Amino acid sequence: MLDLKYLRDHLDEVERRLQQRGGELNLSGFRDLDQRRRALLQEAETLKAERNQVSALIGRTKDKSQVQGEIARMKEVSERIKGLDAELKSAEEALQALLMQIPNIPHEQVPVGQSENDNLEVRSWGAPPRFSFTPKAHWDLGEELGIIDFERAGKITGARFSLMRGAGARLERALINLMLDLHTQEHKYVEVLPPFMVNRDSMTGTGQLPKFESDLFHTDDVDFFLVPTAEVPVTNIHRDEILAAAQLPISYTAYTPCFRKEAGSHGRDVRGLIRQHQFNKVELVKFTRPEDSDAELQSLLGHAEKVLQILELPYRVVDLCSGDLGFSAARTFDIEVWLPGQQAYREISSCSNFRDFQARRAGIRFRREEGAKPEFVHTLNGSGLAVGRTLVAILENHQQEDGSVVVPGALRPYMGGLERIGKS
RNA sequence: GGAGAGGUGGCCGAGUAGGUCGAAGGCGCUCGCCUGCUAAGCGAGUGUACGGGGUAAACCCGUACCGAGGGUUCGAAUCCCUCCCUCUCCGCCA
Repeated sequence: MLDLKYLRDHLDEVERRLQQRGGELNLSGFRDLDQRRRALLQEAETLKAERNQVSALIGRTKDKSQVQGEIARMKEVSERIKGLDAELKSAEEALQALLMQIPNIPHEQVPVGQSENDNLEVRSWGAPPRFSFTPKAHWDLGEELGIIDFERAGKITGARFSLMRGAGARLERALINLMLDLHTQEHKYVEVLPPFMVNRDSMTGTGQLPKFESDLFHTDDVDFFLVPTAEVPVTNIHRDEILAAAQLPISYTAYTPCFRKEAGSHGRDVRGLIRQHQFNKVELVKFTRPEDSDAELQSLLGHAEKVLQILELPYRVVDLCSGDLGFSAARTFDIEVWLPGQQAYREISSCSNFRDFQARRAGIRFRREEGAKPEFVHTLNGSGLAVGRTLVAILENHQQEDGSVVVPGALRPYMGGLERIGKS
């Protein structure tokens, strides 16, 4: 959510910068709505001030017969207040609804562009492996090795689910542990294990609601949502809190499964583990002072990259252009891992600085010092990493001609010393 | 799922025959004083949001907030309704 006062004073500038995102943008109603709200508010508050004064007078008067006229008059005033409050409420709701639909303003350094084709490659690491044979896609490798079973997952649940078995299941678990250990031990994040279902306020706080409800799984009998990313429960840890400056930056890492409807992606990535309704992810979340968030985004990005380096997986880092930015993000770097089966780089992590956009929605503030006015923190997060896609990358990049897969050295301690996954 | 108790300011905790309560008192914290040091003591201060004014920083005025949302009333932390959460006991269960 944008700052109401900032929007009021810089409407043209905001409009211009939001247009860089592309898509439809309609701020035309803002000016009127805002003025209407303030006019109603002033009128109602003036009447309330009067009512408070007169009511106090009535309270002090022993003989109520002396103030019958005042009581009658206040009865009318109260009626008018009631009407004004109702109008005010609807104006505020309309204004709020409008504000909630406005995406974040892109960071000054974001490259201007229309689509993912305009994203900027920042750097790459490692070289795509050269095979003396035709590399297989992970769905073939996985099924031949007996470690991924899509067919039975379809029977148990449906499309876009998977069943991991044996070394596959172990590999998934090993990756989660390796990532959590790295981030907690080397990068000093605090591990948290949050609820996998959240309420409406939490979803609104991080920006999934109200605009993107159709992407979320929702429970029937109670108003809960399955988390689409750990970003939601973890960022909401400090919702409606005022933190002390000395606490910042706060760095959390969390493993959660993620649940997404993937509505509108029919026909894309229909095979394999790339796009599932349920997948595992280790997330990195930071709360920082405003002036530190740019640097913290770089360090967070580095922490996510480190996982791929340890696993010997080639990747590149991409600076998302204005047109490809997510709703809440001011700036995003994607990490794309090389997938030999697709002969393409595919997103495996998305690291974003939300600045105060989520903090304002979620009421996450801090005080620079005792007695200072509360300010909004900046929030950041990134995948460190998407576990399923990491598993895909390992299978495809480390596959051998005989169909086996070499386990990267760093992962072997987590695999009970297993060096190679072969047919069992 | 059944029965009961309760949700007040950073914390503890008063406050129900509705009125002068943003809310006693204590703790904590900040500033000042005092005392070789420390502790104790003394004095003052100590919420947030929105709106208006302003040398737009300070500050001043107003409104709202005593779990959330409605209602009754000239007036509600106090009365009524709905919901949420916490605790205790029973049941059930990993």
